[in-house]
Amino acid sequence: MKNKLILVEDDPDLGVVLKQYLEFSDFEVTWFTSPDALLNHPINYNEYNAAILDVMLPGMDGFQLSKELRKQTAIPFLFLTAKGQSIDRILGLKLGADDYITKPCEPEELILRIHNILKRQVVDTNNTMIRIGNYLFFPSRYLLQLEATAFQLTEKESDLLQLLAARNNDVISRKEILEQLWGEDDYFLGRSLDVFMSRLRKYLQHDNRIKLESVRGVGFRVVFPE
Amino acid sequence: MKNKLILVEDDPDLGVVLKQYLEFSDFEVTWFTSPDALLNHPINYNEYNAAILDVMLPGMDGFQLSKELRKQTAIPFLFLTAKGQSIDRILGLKLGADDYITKPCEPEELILRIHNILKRQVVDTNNTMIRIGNYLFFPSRYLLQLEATAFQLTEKESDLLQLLAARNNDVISRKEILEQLWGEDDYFLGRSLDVFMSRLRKYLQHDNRIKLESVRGVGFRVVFPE
DNA sequence: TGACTCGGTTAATGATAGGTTAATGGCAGG
DNA sequence: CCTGCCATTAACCTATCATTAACCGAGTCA
Repeated sequence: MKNKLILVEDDPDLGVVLKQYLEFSDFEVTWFTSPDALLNHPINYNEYNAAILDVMLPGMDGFQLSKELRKQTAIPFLFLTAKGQSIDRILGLKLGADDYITKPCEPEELILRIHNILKRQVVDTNNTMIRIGNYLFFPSRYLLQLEATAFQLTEKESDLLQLLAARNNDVISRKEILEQLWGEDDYFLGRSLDVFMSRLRKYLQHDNRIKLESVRGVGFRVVFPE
Repeated sequence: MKNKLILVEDDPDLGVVLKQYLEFSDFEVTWFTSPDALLNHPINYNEYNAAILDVMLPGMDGFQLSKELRKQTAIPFLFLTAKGQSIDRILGLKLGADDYITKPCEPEELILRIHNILKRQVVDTNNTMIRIGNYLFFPSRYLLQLEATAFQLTEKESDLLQLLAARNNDVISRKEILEQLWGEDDYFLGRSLDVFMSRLRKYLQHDNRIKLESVRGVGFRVVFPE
């Protein structure tokens, strides 16, 4: 399947060239000419693999735009900066898999960078972000965020939540959870798991669409809204 | 004091010529004939002012080498490329003060370039000042200032503070800090990092908005006011 | 309805990651 | 061969976390 890219570039000439070149290199490109065009367009970001953002854009610069997008997706960004533009702000960004490139740039270089960040994304489980209702969950940081407030989870809490999130809309057995998080002893393990479920429920109580129901004798039913 | 340079060049003839010419031009030169020779040699990179790296080298090319070195030092690099070699990769590098030159090159040209990157570096570092609450921080001078009083930081203290400052309002993992400041060996490093965090907290205790909280099992949460 | 089991919750406990201070040892400069 | 500086280590202390204990309510079957 082709990799899909978002391109935000206001210069029509450069936009055309980039789009054509990227498509020639077997990417599927959706091109927006302004931040607003992108933000006002209903789009499922998670279909895309990366976004290329020009730093100089009308209305809102590429960094602000990236912050907006970060609220909705964990895809990596590649910034286009003019030569001589300060890269301080980029270096200061919380760059996960992100990168930047100065323009004018060699097309080969651009393609190389894109392949790099795509590759990193697959390998790097760090910096991934999971949406759980109104919450954002960063497993590698043990961080669960609800708008302005952040909950610092412990390691086990985080591991458990990650496991549950992967089994959304499904019933997961106690046995499976115990195997995944506590090793495969089928040895009975106190009330530990229940204590952790209790804590997760407490964290997640602010979005009532989220449910961690128990299924007697089996395990738990996980219901997270999309 | 003489400026000190690292030279990595595998061609013995060219190496001799460059070294002599640079020394004639009042630089102090340490010459290595391969990337491994440099990497295996215990060396304090920060004593040096710049490194000249041939792009074509045995084992590892100059770009890979520069990435390795970047983990340990902020000195600028000057790349030697043969005429016709692609310069795309250089232009895309995240290198602020860096430059490249094609060989065969005029010695004057080389000296000129080196003086240029040294000058740039001085200007850059002189101008860099980071506000951290009521403090002013001059990374290049290892100087942390609070109104009338000044703290002379050590190099490692300064590097750590700089790294933390770049990650304001974020959680940074122990692993990442260790990789950035101690090289990416995953070898276990006593309580060193904690000792440095402790010292930074002590320096910064006079502005209670500044927080360096630990996040158990992960690393630290950095909260500096704007 | 009563006895039993399963799961929820809170508080207590022991283990361990992290904080802090002082000691150590390497190294540069004299 | 000193001396001073600095990163690292040692040793001790504190705070946090996973686990356990204890108690409760709710479901199940006779």
